Amino acid sequence: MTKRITIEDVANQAGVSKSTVSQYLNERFDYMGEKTRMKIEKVIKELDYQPNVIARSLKKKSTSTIGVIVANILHAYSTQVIRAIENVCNENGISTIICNADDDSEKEKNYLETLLSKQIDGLIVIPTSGNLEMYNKLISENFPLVFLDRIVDGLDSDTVLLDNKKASELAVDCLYENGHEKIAIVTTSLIDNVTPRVERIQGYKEALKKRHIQINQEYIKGAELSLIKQKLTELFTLSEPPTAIISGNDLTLMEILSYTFDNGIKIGKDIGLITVDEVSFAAIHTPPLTTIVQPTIDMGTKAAEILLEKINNKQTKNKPTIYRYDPSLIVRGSVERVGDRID
Amino acid sequence: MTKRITIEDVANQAGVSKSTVSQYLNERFDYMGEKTRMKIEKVIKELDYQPNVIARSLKKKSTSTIGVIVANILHAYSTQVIRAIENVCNENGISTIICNADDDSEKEKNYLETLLSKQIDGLIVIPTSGNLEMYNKLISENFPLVFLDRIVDGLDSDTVLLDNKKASELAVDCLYENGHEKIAIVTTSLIDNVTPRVERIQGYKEALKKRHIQINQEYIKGAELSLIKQKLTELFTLSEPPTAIISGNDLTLMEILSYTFDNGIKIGKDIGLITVDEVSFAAIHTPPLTTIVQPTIDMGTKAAEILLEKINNKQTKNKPTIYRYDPSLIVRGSVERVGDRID
DNA sequence: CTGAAAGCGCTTACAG
DNA sequence: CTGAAAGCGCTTACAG
Repeated sequence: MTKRITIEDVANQAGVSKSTVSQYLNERFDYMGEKTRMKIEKVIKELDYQPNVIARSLKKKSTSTIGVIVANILHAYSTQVIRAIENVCNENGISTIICNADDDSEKEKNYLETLLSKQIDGLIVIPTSGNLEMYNKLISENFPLVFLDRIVDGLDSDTVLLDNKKASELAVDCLYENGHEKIAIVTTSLIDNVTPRVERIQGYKEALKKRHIQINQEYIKGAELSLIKQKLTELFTLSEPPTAIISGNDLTLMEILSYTFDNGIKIGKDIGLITVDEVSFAAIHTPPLTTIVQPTIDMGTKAAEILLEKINNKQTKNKPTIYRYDPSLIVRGSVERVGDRID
Repeated sequence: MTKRITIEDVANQAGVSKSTVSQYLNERFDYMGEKTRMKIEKVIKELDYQPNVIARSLKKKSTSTIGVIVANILHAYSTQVIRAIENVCNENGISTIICNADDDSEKEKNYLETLLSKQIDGLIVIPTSGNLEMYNKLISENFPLVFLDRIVDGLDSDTVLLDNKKASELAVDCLYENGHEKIAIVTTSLIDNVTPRVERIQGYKEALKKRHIQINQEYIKGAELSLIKQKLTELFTLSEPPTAIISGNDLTLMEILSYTFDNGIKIGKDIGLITVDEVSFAAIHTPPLTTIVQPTIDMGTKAAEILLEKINNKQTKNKPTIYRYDPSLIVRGSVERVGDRID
C-alpha cells in the first residue's frame, strides 16, 4: 500500500511548518496570512491529504466517538433508537460504535472494555443487569453515560424510559372497552428484573384493579423467548382461558402469532391481541394488529442529546434525571370480543 | 474525570521499564523473567489498567478495525449480512464500524472519508453507484476492499453476490408451475443500474423465454419505493393485468402488501405473489408467503473472511474474484392460480 | 503572523 | 533478560 500523506508532507510541500498546517486544519485563521492559507489549501487538495484522526485523538484526548451498547439488537426498538442516536451524532460530527450484547452480561462487559480502551467520549446503554461495578466506576469518574429503556437497581445515572405502566394501562383499557375481562399478559423472562417487563406487569395489575377485575396469577406469563409457546399452551389449556392477550414486546408477538397460526387460533375472533411495540406488518396483518407504540425516535434523540451535553460540560455534575416518554395506542383490530362474555 | 492509568504508571508501580510492560502486553514472554511477569500482572490487576488502543494504533499503523458501508440499512439483507460480518470479526478480535449510506452517494463519500481518516484496516461495501474514483484509488493502492450484493461498472475488486438470475428463474418457475403465465415483476428503481435489480429483470426475461412466454414490457415495473404503489395501479388497470407478481425485495413487498390490502386484492386468490428476500412474518401471513431466500449469513461470512485474508496478506495482490451464492425457494402459499387460465 | 519543541501513550529495534 | 531511545502523526502553548 502506498504511504499515507501526513501533515509533514503538506508542510514541506507548502513550505511552512507543521504547526501552521495544524492551525489551518483547526481553522485558526485569526493570525494566518492570506497567502499562507491559500498555499496550504492548495497543497492539501493536490495531495488529497486526510488528517490522521488517530493521531489527533491521542493528542487531544478526545475521539469524537461514542459507544452504544444495546442488550438485544433483535428488538425493533433497538434499531430505531440507534438510528435516532446516529442522526443526532452525525449532525454533531460524532461517530458512533454500535455493540449488541445479545442479552449476555459477559459480552456487554467485553464491549465496555473494548469501547473504553478505544477512548470513547461517552456511552449510551440499554443495559443487561450485570456489570454494576463497571458502570458505577464510570459514574463515579463522571464519565458521560446515559441509560436507555431500562433502569438497573443500584445504578444512578441519567436514564430515558418509556412510561411502561401507562403502556399496560392503555392495553388493558382498550381490551376492556372491547369487552374483555380475562386478560393475560405474556412477555419475555422476568428473571432479570428488567424495568420494562417489571413495570409493564405492575401497570397491568394496577389497571385491572382500577377496573375491579380480579388479578389471576395464571394469566401472567414470563419466560425466555424459546419457552413462550409452552407458556401459551398453559394459558390456552386453563379451565378458564383468557379471552385476550397483551404481548410485552415485538419478539414475544412473533411467538404468539406463530403459535396461534399453528394451532388454528384466530386473532380477533378466538382471542383478542394487543402488543407493545410497533411491527412493520401490523397494518397488513389479518386482522390488522392493535399496537402500543413507543416514541423511539424521540427517546433515542433525547438520549443522544443528553449525552452530547454531558460530554461538552464535563465539569458540571448534575443530579441524575429520569426522562419518561408516553406510549401511544394505535387501534387497528385484533381486539374484538366475539366469544361469550361471562359476567 | 479521573486521570487514566497509563503504561508508565504500571511501569513505575512494578519497578520496571515501559518497554518491559509493553512486552508483557504483547505477550512476548520468551525472555521475560517469571518474577517480572508476575509483578506486572499483579500491578495491572491492581490498577485495573487498560491499554490505550488509540496510542497503540498510532504506533502500529493498524487499528484492528474495519468499516462496513451499506447502501440502505432498511433492507433486512443488510442487517443480516452485518450480523454475520460482525461475528467473524469478533472471533478475530476485529472491531467493526457500521455506516448506512441511505442510498445517497454523497453520504457514502463522507463515510468513506471518515472511515479512512480513522485508519480502518479494511472495508466491506454494499455500494451505491457513485464514488468510482475513490474506490478505484483504494483498489490501486491495494487497500483491502470487498464489495457485497452489487457490482458497480468500472470497479474491479473481490465481490460477493447472489445468483440473481437464478432467483428470478426460481420465482418464474414456481409461478408457472402454479398455472401463472402473466407474470409481472416489480422492484425498486432501475435508474442506478444496480446489479441485483438489473440481473433479476434479466433472469426474469430469460426464464420467461425458456417457457416460451412472450415478454410484456408493461409487466416490468421499476420505481423508487414511494412510487411503487402508483406502478401497481398501472399494472392492475392494464387491459390484461398480470395474474402474479414477483417482488424484487423486502421493501417492495411491503408496498405491494399495503397496496393489495388497501384495495381488497386477495393474495393467492386474486393475485399470485412471490418475493425475493425472507421476511419475519412470511409464515404467519394470510396466506403464508412464498419467498426466495438469500443465504445472507454465508454471504456476510464470506465477505468478512475474504477481507480478513486480504488484511493479513497485503503484499499478495490476487486477481479480483466474484463469489456467487445460490438463492433458495421456500414454498408456503401465495402462489396459487385461481382465476381463469387463458391458454 | 509563523515555527521549534514538547508531548499524547504506546511499540520496537537495538544495546548491553 | 531488561531498558533507553526513537518515533507513530498530530496539537498546543510559547517564543519571536
